[in-house]
Amino acid sequence: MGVIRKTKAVEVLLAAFDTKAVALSAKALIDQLGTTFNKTTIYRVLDKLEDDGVLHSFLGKEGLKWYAKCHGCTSTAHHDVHPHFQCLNCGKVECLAVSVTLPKIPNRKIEVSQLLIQGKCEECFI
Amino acid sequence: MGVIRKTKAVEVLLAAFDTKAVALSAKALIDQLGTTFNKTTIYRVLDKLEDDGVLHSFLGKEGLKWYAKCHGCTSTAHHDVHPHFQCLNCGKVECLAVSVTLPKIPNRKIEVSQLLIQGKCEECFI
DNA sequence: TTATTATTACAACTGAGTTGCAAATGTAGA
DNA sequence: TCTACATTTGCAACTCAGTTGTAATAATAA
Repeated sequence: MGVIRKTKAVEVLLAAFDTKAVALSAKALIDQLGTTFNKTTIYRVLDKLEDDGVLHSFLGKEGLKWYAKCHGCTSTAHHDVHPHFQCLNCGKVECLAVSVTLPKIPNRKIEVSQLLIQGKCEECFI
Repeated sequence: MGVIRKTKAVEVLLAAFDTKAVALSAKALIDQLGTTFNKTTIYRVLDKLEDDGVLHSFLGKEGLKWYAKCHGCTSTAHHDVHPHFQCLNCGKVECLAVSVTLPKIPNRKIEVSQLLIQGKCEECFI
């Protein structure tokens, strides 16, 4: 693991999440920054930022991996049932600041859960 | 599209879902039946069965595509908020016969939603 | 049985994500 | 500021689930 270093790649990637303020897919980041940084680097930095609890990840439609800034998650406890909304029209993904009540499931130990809601976002709704 | 034909592949695949009674990943089916049928065939039959509303699909962890028999879904209306449980220990996936109350989201049109719950299943819980 | 149409196998491909390794870079300590 | 060393990066080659084109084969209607 080791300490996280303030490199160009880390800086630029974190900035992307700040300015965009939404979730971003690894692929989108590579499309956008692939000429500046190698795609391997981008994957590895995202991985590390997730390990450190700075970002969290989830799978969007088509199995693409998405990342978003964590708000109130720590690297150890990351059990939040935190829904994501993906627009089927423009593809944008947002984190929803709502909590979800999970169904009761007997005899099973729930560790993580992912709720992905798909539909039309505010802009594409019109 | 056309009518669905009762071929060997369709027969065997449907039988797998009946006997196993759980969700199966495309990959698992190919591992298991790949010597009997070409993987392309398996993907295409699963696709068609989904189109016809016989199976429904969703993404498990690692982005693998899983299929399960539909109960009370039609090919047109497939809007069920139908949670899936995946065991992080043995990898098994089950459909949960529970309904989930979605959070209220203003100004957005919800079309589909997928809730994937991960943890330890009844057998691995012990 | 035949004509028609869907289905299958095969091989080659796609594309997101991974791996190994040598070169480059950041950081702590002198 | 300089040095030593561990971390990070780029590159190229790879993995692997899933897709595509096409010719051959099999299921159905007539």
